[in-house]
Amino acid sequence: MPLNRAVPEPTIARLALYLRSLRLAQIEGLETLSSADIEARTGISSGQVRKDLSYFGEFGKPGLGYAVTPLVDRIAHIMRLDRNQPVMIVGAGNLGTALAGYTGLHESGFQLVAVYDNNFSKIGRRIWDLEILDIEDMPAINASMSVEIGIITTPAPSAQMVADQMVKSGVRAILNFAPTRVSVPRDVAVRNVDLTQELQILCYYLPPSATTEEMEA
Amino acid sequence: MPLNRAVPEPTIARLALYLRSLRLAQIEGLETLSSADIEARTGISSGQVRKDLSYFGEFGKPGLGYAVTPLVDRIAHIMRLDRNQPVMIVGAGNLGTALAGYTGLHESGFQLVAVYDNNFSKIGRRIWDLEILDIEDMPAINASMSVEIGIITTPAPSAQMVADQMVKSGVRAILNFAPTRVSVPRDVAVRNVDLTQELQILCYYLPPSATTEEMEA
DNA sequence: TAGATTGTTAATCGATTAACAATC
DNA sequence: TAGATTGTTAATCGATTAACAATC
Repeated sequence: MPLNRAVPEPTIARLALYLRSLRLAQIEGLETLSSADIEARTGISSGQVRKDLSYFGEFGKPGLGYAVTPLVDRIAHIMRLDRNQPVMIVGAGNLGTALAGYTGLHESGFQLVAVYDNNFSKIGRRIWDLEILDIEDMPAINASMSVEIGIITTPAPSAQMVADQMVKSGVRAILNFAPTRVSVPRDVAVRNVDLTQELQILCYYLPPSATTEEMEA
Repeated sequence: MPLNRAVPEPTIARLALYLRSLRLAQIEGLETLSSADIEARTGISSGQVRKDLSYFGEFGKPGLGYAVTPLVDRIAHIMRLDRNQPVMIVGAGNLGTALAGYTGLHESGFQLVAVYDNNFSKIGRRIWDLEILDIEDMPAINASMSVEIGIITTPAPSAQMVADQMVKSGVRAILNFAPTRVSVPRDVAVRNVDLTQELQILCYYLPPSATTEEMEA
């Protein structure tokens, strides 16, 4: 009877890492892995591994470790990755088109089933094998498609409008690539991926150059 | 004499957010903003704003708030965003090509100056206005270019090799889009952006569907 | 059984929040 | 001056790490 309440978010992020790593181990034919083995493969400490897994039950055997295949299945089930998840992309620009063609999506259990845009010169054209749909039609189309995961790849000024349209259409989880925060109801999950923010953070950690030293002096 | 030691990483990430938000305020013609105003614009609490800024000095005036333009300049300087930062992309596939065409890069103070690949059918071709270079030539080419920031947009199996080549060529900060961790010397900064991990995390937070309830029962 | 490794508790660490004296 | 808001200290919160009894 696992008490799912209050699982730390970093634990969920690491669960995804364990899953990827364990699937590689599965391919290598390994049947059992100790938390120390998982540490060696992921860089996450064995104690952390055990703590993370313990939020969801007792999956290991003292003295032996974890049976790989059952553990993969358990994590996949916990994360709802044991079924094919349909996904929509809104914004058929460079990034949206690139993501639509990304094979990793399918390999990770996601299936892109719709691409939307608001630009009439794009609507009706095809991206890979999908027709670009009119964002205005999303509520009607999604009534039958029931896609719950949406990816925003529009410019920042459109992002809020797109998020609103998604929520209206039944989307419950949003991955936002637009460099702006979007407001959604509390029961809709949002994660932001902000490329320029990441680059800016990296800049800060760049070692001081000779030029910089000069400037500070 | 700011004690830069031990500035929390989340503070640096928020600094980038403040910067973006303050620049918008600048465009709106606002001259002064209190930490409460910044909270209203970013969603980050006023106390957190003041604490974050206090790591780097005293920029505000009690009773008044912060003068926008000087604050923008200070944050930009702290984050080394007061100069144009050259960037390289390695991996001229869908994602690399999309990023190369992303106008936000330039708008945020970055300039893409080189694109590398290891595929002979791509090397020599052009992406936007840049010729795709042979990854083998990176150390020689970068000796004169001195690019310190690299973006990896290759498939996972190539990522480590690319990171090694980058380090060898003088890159000091890496943004890794490949779904795998890369090992680099301690003095090289790495940030990972993992699209499928983000989607998987979102899956976990999806509200339980009728179907799921059934399955659990 | 003896050795290995789990699951969990308690200690530590670090970041966020609350609160307020200093001060513009 | 009175009102507003800073910079900072102390309290709180939450996550990670260390350690070990339970157990395969």
